[in-house]
Order: sequence, then structure tokens, then C-alpha cells
Amino acid sequence: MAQQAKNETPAQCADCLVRNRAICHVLDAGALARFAASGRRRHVAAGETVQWQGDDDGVCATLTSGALKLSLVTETGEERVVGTAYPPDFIGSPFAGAASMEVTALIDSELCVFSRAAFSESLDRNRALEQELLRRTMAELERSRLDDSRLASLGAGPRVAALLADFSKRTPAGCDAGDPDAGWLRLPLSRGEIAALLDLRIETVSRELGALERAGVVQRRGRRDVRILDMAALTAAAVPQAA
Amino acid sequence: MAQQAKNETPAQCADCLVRNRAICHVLDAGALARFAASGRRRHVAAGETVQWQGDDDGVCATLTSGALKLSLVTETGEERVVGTAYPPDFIGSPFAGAASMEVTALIDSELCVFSRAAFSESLDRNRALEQELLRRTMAELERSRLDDSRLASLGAGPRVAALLADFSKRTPAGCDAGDPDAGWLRLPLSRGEIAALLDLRIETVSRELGALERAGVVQRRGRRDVRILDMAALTAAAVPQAA
DNA sequence: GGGCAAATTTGACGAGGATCAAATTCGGGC
DNA sequence: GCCCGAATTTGATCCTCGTCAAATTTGCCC
Repeated sequence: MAQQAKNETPAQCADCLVRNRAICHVLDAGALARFAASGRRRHVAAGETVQWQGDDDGVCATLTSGALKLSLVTETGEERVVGTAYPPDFIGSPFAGAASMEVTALIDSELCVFSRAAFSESLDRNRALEQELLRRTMAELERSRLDDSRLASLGAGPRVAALLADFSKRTPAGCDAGDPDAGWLRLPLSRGEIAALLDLRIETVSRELGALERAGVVQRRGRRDVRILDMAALTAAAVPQAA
Repeated sequence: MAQQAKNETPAQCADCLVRNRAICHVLDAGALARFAASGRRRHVAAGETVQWQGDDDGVCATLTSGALKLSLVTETGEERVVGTAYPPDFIGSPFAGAASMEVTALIDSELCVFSRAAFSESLDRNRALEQELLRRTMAELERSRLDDSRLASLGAGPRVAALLADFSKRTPAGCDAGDPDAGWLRLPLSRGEIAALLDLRIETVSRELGALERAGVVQRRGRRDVRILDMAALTAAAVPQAA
């Protein structure tokens, strides 16, 4: 059976937000047309899972907008977040067997998806594409190593501050669905998800958030809206040794 | 000027210990010969640095024997270990600019090194090589993500135990330079290096090692020799919730 | 608008490491 | 074999989170 067609439409590069930054930007017009024909644009709502751990056939896709969470479930049933993806990242393994992790949308997202077979074939046909994927994967590996090692040496406060700073940077400023007042940022994650992402406990996240507010660095409204009052202080709090 | 020739000899695949597991195993005889001609076999002594952070031209190499440490130095002058490599791993970036990290031999090692330019050219000439590198890099990225996330949730004891278990598995049993009695394992790392690798403090590593000895799991001799008395207990200690 | 269940916040407390400070022990060089 | 400096071990204490337990707050459905 085909995928649920309701969330999918033909891939359409013309209005793709990342068309000159995504992996496919290395293709010429003709090759791009063929490549696009093998993929489909797919919308996934916040919280929706794109791929389940253990799926027989992994998804290959370019994230064109939104944000994804890569996670897995441990033997003990806990969720462990192993990474995140932002446009124009490519996700998926064209080679491996069963999918080793779960991919979930943190916020409403758009993907340009390909079946593993189709993607793999495109890789064979387009050397430039393969080269670009190699380049990106190596860069990602390096980034992942650096980030993870840095994260490991950071305390709870800096982690939360860094996440907040990151979100505010990644989010097309102020244009978050219908907030009358600009500057407010709607967190795409619950406290529990933030905790899993940062490898902390819910209570600790809550406390650190409270501390940032008490320090006048951010302001909160409801459970999920925050406004950064002092970005300098926030980034300062994201590095060790801060007050 | 050429590299210090004393530690280098022509690449010689015939007696390469990893010839059917390394990245080059995908090449046919002719291609392999050309590839080998562009590289050199290099011996690096324990502690010697193969590449410095910031080097203009990064090294590309296959590790044929030994073990390497990938690290970087933070702004604050501390060392941060971001990964390790064991045969038949490939290290280096054929693309990036200045080297982003330092590569140091943990124990005496043999590398099959290529200049970035030469390696890059081989990649262009041999599609199979490029494909294999992509495959491995993706696998390595996944492994890195999984490992790091697991490590983050482990306490000090399990980390030390896991490291010990890992070393004993990676080391061609007993054949460690001239120990009369078999079973003894010479740690290639000082306490400080172990601490950096596991993101712990020297004192903590020392205490955990002491605890393992007191528990009868390992035996120590001098500063660097250990013998695993109870591998089952050691691997048990490497997972959470242990006694 | 009131009532609820779930999410979040707050508080008390404890355990695991980090830190600071010695005391030892190794390994070499002479 | 003796001496010395560096690495390691040990001890005491502090601090940061994780845990367990409420007390609140929010969002939402009637």
C-alpha cells in the first residue's frame, strides 16, 4: 500500500525553501528533475513520527523546514535523544538494514522524502550527489563529535541556556503562528522532551528555566512561550564558569 | 620538504594486517596498486602525534594496527577527547580546511597515510572507494551518536569498567611487548588520559580502579599493568545498576 | 465559569563526583 | 642502591543534580 497520500504531494523544487542549500543543489536541471520525480514532499505535524525504530525500510529525506528529533528507546524503556536535524539536513541511511532510530518532528515540518531504493539509485546515477552526501556526512560526524564532547562537560544551566539560544536562532524570528506580540518564542518541546534532549531531569530543567527568569534573562508566559530579554546574558550563561 | 623518512616506508599491501577489512579492500588489483603507490606506511610511537589541531593540510590514513586518540584543546587549555580509532578505521577529512583535531597514537601504531590531495584524487578515480568511504562514515556517525548518548547516562564506575573491557578485547591477547606472564595488559594511557577520555577526574578514575581491584575483578602491577581476573564481573560492572 | 487531569513547579534530601589537600608510590638517573 | 620529581592514591568536604513527595498551575472539556 502507498503511504497516506493526504500528507504527501509531488516534490516541487521551484518553491523549495532550501533548494540551493540542500544536498540536491549539486544536481543540474535535468538530473534534478529526475531526482525530484522519485521523491515526494511530505508534511509532518509536530510530534508525528516519520520513522520508527526497527522499521524495515528506512526513510531517506531532506528536511526542508521545521525540526526533527532523532531518538531511540533503550531496553529499559526510556527515550534517548541522539541528535536533532534542521533544514537543510539530510536524514536517513541509504544502506543500513532496519532503521536504528526513531525520527520525530519537533515542530510542524516539511520533508522531501525518497524510498531507500529510489534514493540509492539516484546516488548511483549522480556521482555529484554521492560526493555531496559524503562531504556532508563527514562534516556532520565531526560536528557531532565536537558537540557531544562539549555537551558532556557542561552543567545543567549552560545546557538549558544553550538550547534556548539555539531555538531562538533557528526560528525565523517572531513569525511563530499568531503571537500578537513579537519576540515571543513558542517552545516546540515539553519539559520532558527538553529533559530527554539535554539528558537532564524534568525538575532540573524547570529549575534552570526558573533561574533564568529570576535572573531577568528571559520571561515566560504560560507553559511554552518564552521571550528572551537579554540575549547577551543568555549566551553568556551557555558557557561554563558563568555566574 | 618531505616527511621524516625514517618512520616511513612504501605502502605494501601484501603483508597489510587489515587488507581485507580496510577501506581499500573494495579496489581491484590494478586500482589497488595505483592507490598504494600514492601512500606510505608510517610507524608512530605511542604518544606521538600524527596531526596537530590547526595543521594546514590534514592527513588521510588507514589505521592498520595500534590505536589512535582524536582530541582537541579547548580555549581554556584543557584536552578534550572526542573519539578513538582502531584498525581498520579510516581517519582524516579529504575535504575540510585546516585540521580540526589532533590525532595521537595511544600505543605504537602503523598507518597507511596519504596526502589529502592524493587521497582526494583516488576518490575521484575510484568510485567504489568513495562509496565505501561514504558507507563507513555513515556507520561511524551512527555509532558515534549511539555511543556518546549511552556514555552520557553512565556513572563513573561503568565507564572505567567499559574502557578496561574494551582494551582487553581490542588488544591481540597477551602479545604486549615482552611481558613474561600472559594475561597482563599494559594500559596505553596514563590516569590523566583515561580521565580525559571518559570525561572524569584523575582522582575518580583512580578510585574506581581501586574499587575494581578491591572487588577482585582486576589485579594491578605497577602503574600501568592490569590483569583481568573476572571478565564476567567486569562486563557486568560496565552496565548501569551494578553492585 | 467550574472542575479535572496532566504538566509544571517547588521543597527536602541524598548520592555521586568534583575539588582541595596531603600522603604515597613509581620510575629513572646517578 | 639512593634520591628526586612526577604520577597516583587517599582523605575530607562541597556542590550539583537526581529522587521522592507534595503543592501549583495550565489547558481544556463540559
